[in-house]
Amino acid sequence: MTSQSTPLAQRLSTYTDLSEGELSVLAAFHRHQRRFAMGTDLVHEGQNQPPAYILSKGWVCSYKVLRNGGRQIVDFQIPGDFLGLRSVLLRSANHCIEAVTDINASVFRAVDLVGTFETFPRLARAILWAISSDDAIVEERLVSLGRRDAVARTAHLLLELEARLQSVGLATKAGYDCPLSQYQLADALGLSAVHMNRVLRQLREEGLMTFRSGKVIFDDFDHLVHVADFDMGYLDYAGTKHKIDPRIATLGG
Amino acid sequence: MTSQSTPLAQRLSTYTDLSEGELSVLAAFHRHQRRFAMGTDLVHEGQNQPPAYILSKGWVCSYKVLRNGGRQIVDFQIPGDFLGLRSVLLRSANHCIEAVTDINASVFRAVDLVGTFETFPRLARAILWAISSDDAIVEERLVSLGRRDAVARTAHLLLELEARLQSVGLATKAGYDCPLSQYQLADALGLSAVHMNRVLRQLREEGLMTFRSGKVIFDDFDHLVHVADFDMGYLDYAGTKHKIDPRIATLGG
DNA sequence: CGCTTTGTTGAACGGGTTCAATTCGCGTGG
DNA sequence: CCACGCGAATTGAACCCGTTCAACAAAGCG
Repeated sequence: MTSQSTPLAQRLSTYTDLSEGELSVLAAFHRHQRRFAMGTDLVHEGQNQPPAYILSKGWVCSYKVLRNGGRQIVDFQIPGDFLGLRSVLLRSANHCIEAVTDINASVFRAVDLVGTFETFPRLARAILWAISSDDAIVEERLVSLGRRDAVARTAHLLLELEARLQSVGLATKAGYDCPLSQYQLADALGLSAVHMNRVLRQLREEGLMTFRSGKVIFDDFDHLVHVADFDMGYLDYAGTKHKIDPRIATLGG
Repeated sequence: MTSQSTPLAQRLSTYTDLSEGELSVLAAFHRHQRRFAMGTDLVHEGQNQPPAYILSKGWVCSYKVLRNGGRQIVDFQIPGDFLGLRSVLLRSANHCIEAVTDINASVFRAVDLVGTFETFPRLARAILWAISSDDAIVEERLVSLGRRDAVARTAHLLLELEARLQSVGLATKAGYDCPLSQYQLADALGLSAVHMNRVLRQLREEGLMTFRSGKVIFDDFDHLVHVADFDMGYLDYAGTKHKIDPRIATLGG
């Protein structure tokens, strides 16, 4: 297993090509692997000084619980995503993080991450880009909840996940494996589970996409993009990479 | 006018006490003041390499426009807030920024900001804290749009603004000056302007709060907090400040 | 196997939208 | 000083998207 193969390295490479040195620094952050079973809470709300992780396998969700009993999933995390990084700067965690599937995650100390920023400024830029991209995702979700109807909202989320998964090699325009239940999807989209079911049925019956038995299949990708009003610009996954230092050789295939 | 008096310095001081040196560094970022008239676009969506600002006077909003014509305001910014900082790391702006009132804002180069981080790690921490806090705000707004009804959502936003304004000396538990129109409020809360009006009337008639002629007045603060399910923990404005030992001052700690 | 979680469907209800009309506030020009 | 114009605020009524309640089927799992 080369350092190139970690999902985080793969994701960052959509932003800029990384050198051998940078890749090995990145690999070093994967030293302390931990496994968590499906349903485990990695971080609970209000927890002090929670640790940060890099997710390398499986899916995770961040959510908040309301007094009235409802819950809102803020975002799903997939391999290559950071977990709980924001909580490091605030004095306590402001949301829960739960494993959606069995997962592998690497604990790391934020101090160490910041420490490498001085020596590896290109890597720093790439990581800050990834973090900014995560923020853009939350922002776009907010737009969905505020101004898109249930069908567009659903299509938008599942298309976004396609783009994100594709950047770590886990999806194609045909579809991807999706471990989410309709309840979790509903909690992310601000819908009731009942209506979630009806929306998914509608998308299926209209020949747009199929969400069933752990798989998302796009039956008419382009039409779905139109229905969702999906413009992946906010993810900043443009084909053109940042060329920063031509002296550094890129890793060949 | 001492450096202490800039809204940003005031805001950061709720996190940690800053030294004279740190305060003057902060003041240096306010050198290039610009004025923008109400309604001006500081940044438009898709703009390349947009500048970053520190808002020192007036209100601003960040929003996205949808294909169907609707718009969603992601957040309002008040004195002491950063504008367009995220867009610096992504390759282009992913939302518009518009002046809600006439404003004063200071342009600065993100490079210079990062440059000071090495020499003033405590200041760096404070600024990263402020940025994280902004993210937490967007996240909590998302929760509102997903799982709170119109009344709670409205109360929650107006209470949040009270807390934020209070940290820069522009509000008390009695109320504050609020230049927002009902249309802008509606666009931030994912509601129609018509319903926004009815919700505000209800809040007024129930003796909870009054939104009228540019002022927000809290008629029953505690009850309103309960109705909104408002817990300001996510803002991390706890009364206790961080005392950071200067000897071990590092970013990640 | 039985039990629990997830998915599915029907019917009634309700919060919020939409359409439409009227009023208010206020700056501007006659 | 008043008339006008225009955006913001306000109110009514009909409609609809999504919720809620309720029941049952299907699928995993010990």
